[in-house]
Parts: sequence; structure tokens; C-alpha cells
Amino acid sequence: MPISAIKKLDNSFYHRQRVVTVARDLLGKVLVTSFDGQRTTGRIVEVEAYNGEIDRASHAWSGRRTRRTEIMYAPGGAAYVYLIYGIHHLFNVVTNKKDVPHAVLVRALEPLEGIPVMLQRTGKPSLDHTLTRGPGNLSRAMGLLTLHTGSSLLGDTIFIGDDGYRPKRADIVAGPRIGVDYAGEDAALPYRFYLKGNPYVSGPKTAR
DNA sequence: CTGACGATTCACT
DNA sequence: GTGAATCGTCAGC
Repeated sequence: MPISAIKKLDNSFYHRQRVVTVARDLLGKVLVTSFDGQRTTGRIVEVEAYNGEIDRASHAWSGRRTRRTEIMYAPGGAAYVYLIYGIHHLFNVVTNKKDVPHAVLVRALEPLEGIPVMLQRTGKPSLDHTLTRGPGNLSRAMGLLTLHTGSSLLGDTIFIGDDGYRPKRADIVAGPRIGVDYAGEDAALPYRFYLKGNPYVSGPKTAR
């Protein structure tokens, strides 16, 4: 099924103050990448908000500012892709204004266009729910790498758009983020959002 | 320069 | 449910 017209999200979407709201609003939107003429798209079905300096789970906690995290302090609307465990590339969206290091981790997509390309990139034989389940898997399928850190999401290579799809309010579930046990009390914050019942949502069954 | 470790995934029990 | 993979990043010397 072809996607209807996708309207690219602009600065007014990314520059909002409340990263938790931006994260929730990203559910149902469409992530698009076009590398080497190969376009892949997927609907965002799971996200996590990272609330800057006051969030112990964030790379920018207590104002931490290093070469890697510098992009988080840029104005909203840029990509932040970093490597974890030496293996996986994780795709984040920088939000808020300059010097406020908010970000949203995109954890899962429902594939829409370019599935053959995704299969090629991941080496998987056929489409199943593991293709874009989990932040490492989705980044691989979409061709996202650490070198894409700093890319504007207002351009045509990597962007997020709205195709008119609206998740039902009742289908949006909030819960604690995954893999942030080290973050003390902040580990319990309901900063993870996903679409209930969607097969591409990651985490243990108890967290879906 | 060195060492510890991570916003994960996969194979295996 | 457990453990290994694998390397860039960062704090500390």
C-alpha cells in the first residue's frame, strides 16, 4: 500500500519545550531515509524521551557536555546517532532550543516502504516483526549510522513526516524506559511511549 | 595512554 | 534467563 502524501515536520514541532510531549507526538509519524537513491520509510511505534540535564538516564545529565553529546545542545530538529556496545547504532531526535539538551530515542518502527532494501541491509531473509523492532535493529534497517549525527531532519536525506495517521488515544501506552536501571529514581519515570498491541514494539512481553 | 563500560541483540539453555 | 560480542567514548592518571 503506497503512503499518502507525507508532510515533513518542521521546527515548530521539534523546538517545543516539553520533550515528553514531543516524544508522544512522534508516535504514528513516519521516519524516512533516502541513501544512494534507496528510500526506506517506517511508522514510529515506540519512543523514549530523555529530559536533558535533570534526567539521570540522559547522556546530558547534570549538564554533561562532550564531543559525543554536543549535538544534543543544538537546536531541535537534528539527528543524534551513537554507538552502543560497540555494535549498535541508536537513532535519536534532538528537540527543544539551543543549549537545552533534550532528545527522543526512536525504539521501533513498522516498515512501510523499501522493505527489500531493509532486508538487504539487515541480512534477514524475509519480513517479520524483528526487522525494525528495537533501536539497534531499526537503525540497521534504515541505514542510520553514527556518521549521520548532526544531520538536519528538515532536509531530504533523513526526515520525519506526518501522513495523516492518528493513533487512538487509548492505544498510546506510557511506561518506564528500557535499560536505564542505573538512573536511580529517574528509571521509573513514564517516559516511554508505544502503540498498544503493535507487533514491532520492543522489550519483554511484560513491557508491551 | 589505559581501563571500564554502555539508551542492545542474539544464540543458547 | 543468561552471557558474549565488540569498540567508541570518557574519566583519570
